[in-house]
Amino acid sequence: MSNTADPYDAPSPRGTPPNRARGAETRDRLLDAAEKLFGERGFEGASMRALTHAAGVSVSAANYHFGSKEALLRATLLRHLEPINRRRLERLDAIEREAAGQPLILESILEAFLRPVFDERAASEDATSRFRQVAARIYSDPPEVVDAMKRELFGPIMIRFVDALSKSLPDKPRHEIDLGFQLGVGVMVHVISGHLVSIPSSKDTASEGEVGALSDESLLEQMIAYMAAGLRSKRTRRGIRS
Amino acid sequence: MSNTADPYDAPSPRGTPPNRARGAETRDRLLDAAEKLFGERGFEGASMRALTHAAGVSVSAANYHFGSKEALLRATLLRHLEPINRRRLERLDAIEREAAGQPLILESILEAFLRPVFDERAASEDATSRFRQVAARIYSDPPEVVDAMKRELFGPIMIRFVDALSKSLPDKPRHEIDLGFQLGVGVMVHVISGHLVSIPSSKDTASEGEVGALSDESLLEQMIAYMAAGLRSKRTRRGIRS
DNA sequence: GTCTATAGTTGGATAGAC
DNA sequence: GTCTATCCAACTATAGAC
Repeated sequence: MSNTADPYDAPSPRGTPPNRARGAETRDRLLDAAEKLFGERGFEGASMRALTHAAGVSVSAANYHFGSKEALLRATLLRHLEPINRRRLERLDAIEREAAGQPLILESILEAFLRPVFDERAASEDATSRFRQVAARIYSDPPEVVDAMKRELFGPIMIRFVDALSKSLPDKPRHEIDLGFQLGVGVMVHVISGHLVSIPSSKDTASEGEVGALSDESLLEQMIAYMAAGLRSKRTRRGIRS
Repeated sequence: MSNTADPYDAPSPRGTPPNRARGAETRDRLLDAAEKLFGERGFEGASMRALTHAAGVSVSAANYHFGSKEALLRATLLRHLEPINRRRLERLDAIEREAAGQPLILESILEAFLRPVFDERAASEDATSRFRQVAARIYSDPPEVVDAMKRELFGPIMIRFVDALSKSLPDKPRHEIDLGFQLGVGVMVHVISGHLVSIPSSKDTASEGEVGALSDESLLEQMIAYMAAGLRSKRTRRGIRS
């Protein structure tokens, strides 16, 4: 009796009366909520109850539309990753066409890889980087759930981009390009996961130009420069040994 | 009735009879199991039941020794991160002492930051990189659990290393060093999380020198070269705009 | 297509015997 | 200090009324 009031933890974002989901809008409301909560707390951390409560939808409705929690995550990830990857390939195709046989500039390949991630905007919400966080979850959510997707979505992309990088840096052995590309993926994942923080200086406390307050465009520029330099680097081979 | 036999999913690693934990060894057995399972499946993904079953210990014993699941994760992370960070600072102190006022070589600062992570070996187990994975979990497990630790453990380290990098690259504005350092952390996290894969080539299928089969030492060398080049890079400021 | 109600597990944590 | 037994809240998923 007196069944629990449900405070879960995602307070329904707008003053949603208990029932509201209308028609096929339910799917989108659920995907929006899933994007937010999966992004913030991961697959296991976000319960169907919290998800559906945040969307103002019943658990059963969710299972009707998606079939399972796993399928919901999959749909959430695909909604963003699929168009991002499509645009990555479009961009790469375009610059290869423009180059007309000339070797590509490293930076423009990297931009083709990165910019679509930063251009992608959530369809509905204002919060800036929800979709980036959930996209990054493919690197921290349970392998059983995301591994197949990772191969399916990133396999072709990786081969395509590593091939392009390889042409751009013909002197570098393939396996070093492989590694360099993947270290760049690490850079990207870290950024879109929201792990950038401001580091206080030990001497001077006027922390102007903080990392936190960095425009997307400026961040993108610096990531590209960083990754390009990393890819071009030759290992020093000495002076490293401790 | 006929209560379920318990197949959880972490089959007890050795032929452990139901009860075996003796004395204070229990703590270590638990920490070893937690290291493995938290590393593989994250905080929410690894249940106390699976954890304790893998350790051949009762759930109550675990709660007696650690008090809660959260405290167990904390202890697991601290066991590795604390000595790693200690050795990072020792190394940095040492090279600063040797340099005696001379500007430090960028690569040696980065090595001081990275090498302790790769040197750290699990106390008991043979599997190579268990402890690295669990250490990386501080970047994917729930913020409520790990955020305080992150600040406590990495705050001082970051300040110390960014200061050193800043001295090594006196022309670079502080906030670019901040960012460059953190992009390097992203590289490191990605590597120790075990996300490196081999990328098949589109043309030539003889995938020799694969990324997967890379010695720690060679990987470390290439990471240092990559991060150093990234830190030294200047943003190109043009030719980037699409 | 959406709801209420509930089935059927599994979760973390504890009480109390030994 | 470690066990058995158990509590109860939370979970995913489904059945069946509307």
